[in-house]
Amino acid sequence: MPPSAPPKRVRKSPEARRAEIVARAATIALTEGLECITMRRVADDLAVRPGLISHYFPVAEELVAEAFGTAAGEELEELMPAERPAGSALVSLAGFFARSTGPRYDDMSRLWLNARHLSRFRPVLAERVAVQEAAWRDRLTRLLREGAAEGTFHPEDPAVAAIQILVVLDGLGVHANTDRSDRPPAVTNMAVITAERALGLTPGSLLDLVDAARNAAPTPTAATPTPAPRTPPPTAPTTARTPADTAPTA
Amino acid sequence: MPPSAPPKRVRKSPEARRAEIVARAATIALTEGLECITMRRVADDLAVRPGLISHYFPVAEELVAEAFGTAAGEELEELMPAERPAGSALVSLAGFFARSTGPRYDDMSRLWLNARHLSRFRPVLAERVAVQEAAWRDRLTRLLREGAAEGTFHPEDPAVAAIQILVVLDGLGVHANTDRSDRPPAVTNMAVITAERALGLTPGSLLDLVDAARNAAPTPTAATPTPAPRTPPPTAPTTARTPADTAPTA
DNA sequence: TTGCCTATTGGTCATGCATCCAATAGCGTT
DNA sequence: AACGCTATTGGATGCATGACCAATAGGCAA
Repeated sequence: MPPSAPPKRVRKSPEARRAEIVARAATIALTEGLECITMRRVADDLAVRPGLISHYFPVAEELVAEAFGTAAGEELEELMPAERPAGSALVSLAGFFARSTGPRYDDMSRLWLNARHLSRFRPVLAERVAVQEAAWRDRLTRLLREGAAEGTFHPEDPAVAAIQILVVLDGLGVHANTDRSDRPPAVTNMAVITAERALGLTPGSLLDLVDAARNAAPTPTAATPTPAPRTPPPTAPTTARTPADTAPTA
Repeated sequence: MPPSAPPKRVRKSPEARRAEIVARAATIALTEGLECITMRRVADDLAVRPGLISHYFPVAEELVAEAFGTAAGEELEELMPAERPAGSALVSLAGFFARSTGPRYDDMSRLWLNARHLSRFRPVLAERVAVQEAAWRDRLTRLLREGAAEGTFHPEDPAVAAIQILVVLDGLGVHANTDRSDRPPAVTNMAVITAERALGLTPGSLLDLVDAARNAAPTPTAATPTPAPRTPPPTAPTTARTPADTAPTA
């Protein structure tokens, strides 16, 4: 009997394999951070050799950007579905705020924080971040605009209102890695209150709906049972190496 | 003549050297990012051997935390001086907002973004971030409280108002690494407007003062002439190694 | 069934980093 | 002026990462 079982290789279609890789990377991004997306790490998770990953993503940064885009995109879909019942603007918005709370959303906050910082060093990621930012902004803007058409919202400018709401959400989200237990309600509910003001809703009306939605659905996808801590990484800089400066090779 | 000049060593007092190291690290943190604070990098900048740095900071993470604390502390002092003329609450607040804009403040936003993200992996840094966060919050709270005593501000709760203002500033700050050129005034001035609301000021009054302050002092410490780009670092994770697991050595 | 295309493997290489350590040389003290 | 303390040097180690490549084997097509 051979020392170690002769590793039998599974051969998948490029599309399937690529999708598998991106999906795995997206999960890592969401639960452990973009810095943890490494050729070796993804390969290990998929029980595959590192070389395979770099075969699909010759440049690591590309995979990171792809992972972020996928994760952020899927989260957007879950938080603010593109498809929604007609005349449901108010309820949809309340649902969005309800879902934008709790540990479930913390992962998302952490991811955005992560991506926005890393964008400083990774152009490709920065581009993806810009795209997702626009996507979130546009979808919220659309919701507000449709709500205005329905007669429930009365924003001066839907686009501006959307940005204001997102800015507040971002401001609250930056503390995802910090203690927020002693936050007063006037702070916790800032996003909702901002929305009420920007949309000309009677104070407290939206907040009531949000609270109701929160109690109705304790947590959509079940509370994250502690993602997968694994030993975290400090993150050491690596001057963006181009494939060339690793030695031209003979 | 010897190949390379026999490096003459300068011997400084531990306090002086340590201060020198921290100062340098703080500058790097502010201009290039916390990930760029590396034993080698700091040593190079100070024309000293890496070993010296690790002599003063056996664990790298400690230096990073120290650098952040110093940088953030000094910035706070510049943006919201502890000492200020009596009865100047309104003007002081306006000055704070005026200084909290433009490229000068972008470095600070980037640093906070950086620190908050890195806190996810570095406990020591996280602790420092919490301390600085409290410092900023407390100083702003004090300013608001004193302004209330002076009769110029009318906050329901100074502490809450302070947090709300900071949350908005944070929300605006997360885009420090992104394009913000197409931001409407209603967004750019969100922090000021939030302050006016939270402090019961007549709409636009504070904003006028801020604009005046902006024009008066184009930029405190002169516009940063493009920090020191140096080749940026992607940032590769390193499972936090304890000094022990590097091999006990015989 | 045979054969070819290519997905996948199994390493190699160079680089960057933190940590550790023995030897050296400033500089204040005696 | 000689001494001793310790700040500083000069390497050595070990680890992790991304990039690169020739050889192998999986499975669809002929």
